[in-house]
Amino acid sequence: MTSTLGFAILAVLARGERTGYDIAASMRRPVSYFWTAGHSQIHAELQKLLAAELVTYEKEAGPGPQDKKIYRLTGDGTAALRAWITEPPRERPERDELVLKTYAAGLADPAALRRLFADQLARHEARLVEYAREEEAIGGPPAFGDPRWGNYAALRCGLGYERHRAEWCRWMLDQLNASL
Amino acid sequence: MTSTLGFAILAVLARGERTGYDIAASMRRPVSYFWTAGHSQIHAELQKLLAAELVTYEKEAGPGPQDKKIYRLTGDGTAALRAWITEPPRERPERDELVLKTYAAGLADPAALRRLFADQLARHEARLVEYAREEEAIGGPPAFGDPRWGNYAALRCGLGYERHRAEWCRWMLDQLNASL
DNA sequence: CACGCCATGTAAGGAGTTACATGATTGC
DNA sequence: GCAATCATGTAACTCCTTACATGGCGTG
Repeated sequence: MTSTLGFAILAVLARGERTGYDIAASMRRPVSYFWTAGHSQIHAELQKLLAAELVTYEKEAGPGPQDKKIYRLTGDGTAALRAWITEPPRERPERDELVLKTYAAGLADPAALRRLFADQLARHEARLVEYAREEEAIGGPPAFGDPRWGNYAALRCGLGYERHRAEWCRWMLDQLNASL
Repeated sequence: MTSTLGFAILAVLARGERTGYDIAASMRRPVSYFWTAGHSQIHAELQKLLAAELVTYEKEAGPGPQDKKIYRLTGDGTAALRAWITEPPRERPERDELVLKTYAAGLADPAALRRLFADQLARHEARLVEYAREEEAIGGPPAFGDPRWGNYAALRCGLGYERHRAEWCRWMLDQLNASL
C-alpha cells in the first residue's frame, strides 16, 4: 500500500541515513528532476513508512523546538524497495499544458505564440547546458554497482528529454515563421 | 481562476459543441495524449465553467434518466481561452516513476531490470508505429489556420517524445547487457 | 536586526481517481 | 441474456500544494 512517494523516500534513504529535511532538500528541483515533494508531504509520508516498519529513526538534539530525527531503512524497507524497482511502473496519464496550448494554438496571435515558444526553447537550452555540465562532472557512466550509476542513468534520460523538447520548440518556431 | 482542466475543456469545445460524454471520450487515451480526465471530473468542471459563464448548454432528450446537455463556448469563453493560450504554462514538477526506479536500480536484479526495460521499449515502439500511422493519415503539416494544425503539432511532440524514450530504453538495455 | 539555513510539524483546500447509481438502445 | 455505447451525476478517497507555526544559529 506504499505510495510512489513512499518509495521515492526509501530510494533516497537507500543512499544513506537522512533527516526529513535532508530528504526534502534532495527532492527539490533542479537537483533531482524525476520526483519532487514538499517537506510537509515528506514528514507525513515518513510517519506512514514508520508505521509500516519500513524505516526507523534515532533522535538527536535539533536546532529547533523539536528533536531532530535521523531516518534509516529497515530490512523490510530495503526488501520492499528492491521488489518495487522491477515491478512495471503504473502509467500516469500524460498532462502537458504546453501541448494543450498547442492543440488550441490556431485561435491565438502568432507573434505571441512565437514569444511563448522562444521562451520555452531558451529554458530547455539552459537546462541542457546545466545537465551537460553535470554529465561532464561524473565523466561517463560509472560501474553498475556504483550508486552514482543511478544518477547518471537518470541524467541521461533528462538530457534526452530536454533535447527532444528543444527540437520540438524549434520545429514550432519554424512553422510559425513560415505561416507569416 | 479557471483550472487547466477547465481550459482543456474549452479547447475541446472550441472545435465544436459537445456533450460532457463527448468531451470525456476525446480526452481519453490514446486519442489525445496531452491531457486526460475522467467523466466525473469533467461534469464537475463543466458546472464551474457554467457558473463563470464561459460555456452554455442546450437540453435535449437523452438516452438515460437525465436530459442530454450540449455545451458550447460563450464569447467570454472564447476570449478566456485565447488569452490563456499565449500565457506561459505553469511548470508542473516532473514525476517519473520509471526514472525513479532507475535511480535506485543498483539494488535490483539485473535480469529483472532487463525485462522491465525491454517491456517499456516495446510499448514505446508500438506507440511510435501508431503515431506514425496517424501522421501519415494527416499527410504533412496542415495550414496554420486549419484546426488540424493543432492536432498535427501535438502529434509531432508525441512522436519526438516516444523516440527519445525508446532511445533511452535501448541505452539502458545496452548498459545492463554490458554489466553481465 | 533581518534574512537564510536547519528542523519539525499541522491545517485547509484543490486536483485527480475510483466506485456507486440510473437507464435506454444496439449488437453478439 | 450480456456487454458495450450513450449519457448524466454523487461520494469517498488519495495525492499534492500552500500557508501557518515554532525557534536556534550564523552571516551580512
